[in-house]
Amino acid sequence: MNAITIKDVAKAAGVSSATASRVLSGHPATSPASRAKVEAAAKELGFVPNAQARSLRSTKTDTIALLISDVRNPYFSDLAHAVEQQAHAEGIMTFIGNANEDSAQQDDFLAAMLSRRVDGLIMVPQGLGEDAERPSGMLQRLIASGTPVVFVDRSLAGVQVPSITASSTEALNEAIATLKHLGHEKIAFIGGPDHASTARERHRAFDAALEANGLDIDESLHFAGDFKAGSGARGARWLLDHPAAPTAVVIADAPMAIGALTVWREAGVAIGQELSVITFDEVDAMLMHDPPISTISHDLSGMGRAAVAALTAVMAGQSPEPEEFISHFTQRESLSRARTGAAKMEGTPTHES
Amino acid sequence: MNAITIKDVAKAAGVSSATASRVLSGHPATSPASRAKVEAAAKELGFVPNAQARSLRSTKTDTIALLISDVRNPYFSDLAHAVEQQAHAEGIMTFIGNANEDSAQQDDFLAAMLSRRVDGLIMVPQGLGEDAERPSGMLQRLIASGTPVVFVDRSLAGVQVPSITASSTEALNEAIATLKHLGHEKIAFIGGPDHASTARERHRAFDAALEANGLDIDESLHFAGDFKAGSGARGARWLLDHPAAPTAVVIADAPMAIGALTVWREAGVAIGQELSVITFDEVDAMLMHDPPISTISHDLSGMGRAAVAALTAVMAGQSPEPEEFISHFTQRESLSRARTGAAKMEGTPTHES
DNA sequence: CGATTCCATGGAATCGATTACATAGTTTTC
DNA sequence: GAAAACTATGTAATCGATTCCATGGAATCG
Repeated sequence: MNAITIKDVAKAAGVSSATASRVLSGHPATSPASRAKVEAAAKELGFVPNAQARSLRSTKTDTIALLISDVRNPYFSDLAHAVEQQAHAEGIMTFIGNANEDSAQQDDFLAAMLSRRVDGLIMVPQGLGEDAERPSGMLQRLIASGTPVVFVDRSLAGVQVPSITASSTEALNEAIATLKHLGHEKIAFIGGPDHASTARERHRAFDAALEANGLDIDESLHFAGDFKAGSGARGARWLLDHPAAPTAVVIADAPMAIGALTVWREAGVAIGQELSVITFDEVDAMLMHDPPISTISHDLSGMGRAAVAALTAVMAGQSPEPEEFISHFTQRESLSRARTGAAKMEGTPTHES
Repeated sequence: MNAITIKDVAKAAGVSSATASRVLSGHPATSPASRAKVEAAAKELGFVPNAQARSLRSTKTDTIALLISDVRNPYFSDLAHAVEQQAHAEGIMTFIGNANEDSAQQDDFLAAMLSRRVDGLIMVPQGLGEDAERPSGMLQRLIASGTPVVFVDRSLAGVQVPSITASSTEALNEAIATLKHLGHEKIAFIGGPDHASTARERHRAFDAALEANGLDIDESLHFAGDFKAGSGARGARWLLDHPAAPTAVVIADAPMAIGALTVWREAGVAIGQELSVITFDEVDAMLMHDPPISTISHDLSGMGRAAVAALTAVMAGQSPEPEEFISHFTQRESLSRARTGAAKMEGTPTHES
């Protein structure tokens, strides 16, 4: 058992525990002589301060929590990595928690963090089931407790918390313009769950982009997934059976895209020829795919760093402005000219033009 | 500020803080009457116990740490997910740390955990650079401090710590037998970094499988990667330029496979025809690939659960046996009969046969 | 029925650090 | 050269829970 306390160090160095503490925590009022003695003794004994005792008294834990909605989604693990690296560089530990897209688990984690008195929290907020914009009770208590909080990726309209989000409006406009230019008019959308603000934002931006490009908004071309692979697969089947036979599709995240592309491969759909595909999230697998998939990508490292910066600002008593990152569209060979007439076009007249 | 302490609760309930503490931590010696009063008061005031103070006195944190070597590798994020779920089910919080395949970062994390007095640690151990089997100083201190430790996925030969590992011997035997049966004789191996015991185990098992199937072991067909996508891409180019023109390849993890397959797609290599591919780690992207890739998969959920079980056993003072999971080979269309002679065979005489 | 055991409870010590306050010694200032 | 201002240090209080110990009252026992 490592029972070495600061008193042991103080005794070994021949000073009081107060002096030892001052030396070890870098307090200026220490003489070079005692500094040397204490440091030598601490090293000699292999002293490791007890973080509990330290933060009980000082009310600082040098720890922040990061709550994401799915560790296994590469989007979030990239984000987690960026946040963790940046926090690490500032000497802050990161507690990573996983809500599993489930608000009960989110609350468990928040309760644990509140109890551990973390210095701050970065989270991808999850609305409550029916009422997507209402924060959970635990989140309200956490905010009420004065714990600095920053939202990243998603936001909750009713909650006054700085947020770092991504805007896909511009990228989707470009994407839809490109598709239109290639002759696509019936563009399907495989979206995410309504409780995620990201999903709503992408859906909204998709509709806006159609409109901006003079295309009809047709809700029957929208499939509601849940950001996980299984729903992408279901969306892929739904699209194959769709009476309107869309010629292009935009998918709202990478796991769903992987699920969908798997189904289309099995069904023998020629991606890029029969069906043009664009997906959110530029993960490596999209570049591995033959043909490579066009993507709308986010600057996740940037967002992670910005979140940490915003959080440290809040911790310092400031109120940072919300920050919005602009997503980026990259065209790849998964897009091609829409099949004109012929083939799959049965009984669906082109809408006046 | 949430300044509600147990004293406030005690006062509101009209009892002493000792009684309040007993009620709230489920101590048996409490009367129904005071139990009711304290619980009502705690709820009323929204009391959240201070975990620091609690564990300072009780020397329990109900927290374990999980140290993995790369959060962004789906293999490890799956493992993390399994560990976290299992621990959560047992009322234990999990601190997830990321060593980034870097032993300095590993030590930082271990120091932080030692200071926070976590109840236990599950880790994917990282040898020191040159001396792959020697534990870092921090790890030695952590073990010396009496903190229960369990290794998962990898192990360190010199360290007496229960470990949960995966054996790929059987799966590789089956894989190589399958390849041989299809006429492949020159099988390349894109392996991992030597400091990872998993990488060494897979390499060893690969050689053993060649031998068991009567094939020559040719170290010139072994490429040393680092488990990340970039090295897979380099391995892919190395293979294309290889004078022996291997007809099949086994890749030691999924990120390298994705990197490699991307290069081969760009180079127009027909996977499954010109080149048969088997990879470790059954991630979704491998099933999305056309043709789907044959994999050697691990029961990550099982390993995660076993790791938590082993750790709780150690925490309870027992010494659980090391456990080895058997990996599983799944053949898919990425394998086909080796091209006999012809095509790419320029000036590379078949090695005596 | 007196003695013993059991229970619920409160007072106070405790965990291991930090830090307010007091003090003695040293340096600066007018 | 005396007052003022630092400086380095030690003593003791403190953070918020848990837990040891003592106590008074109720239940059990012989």
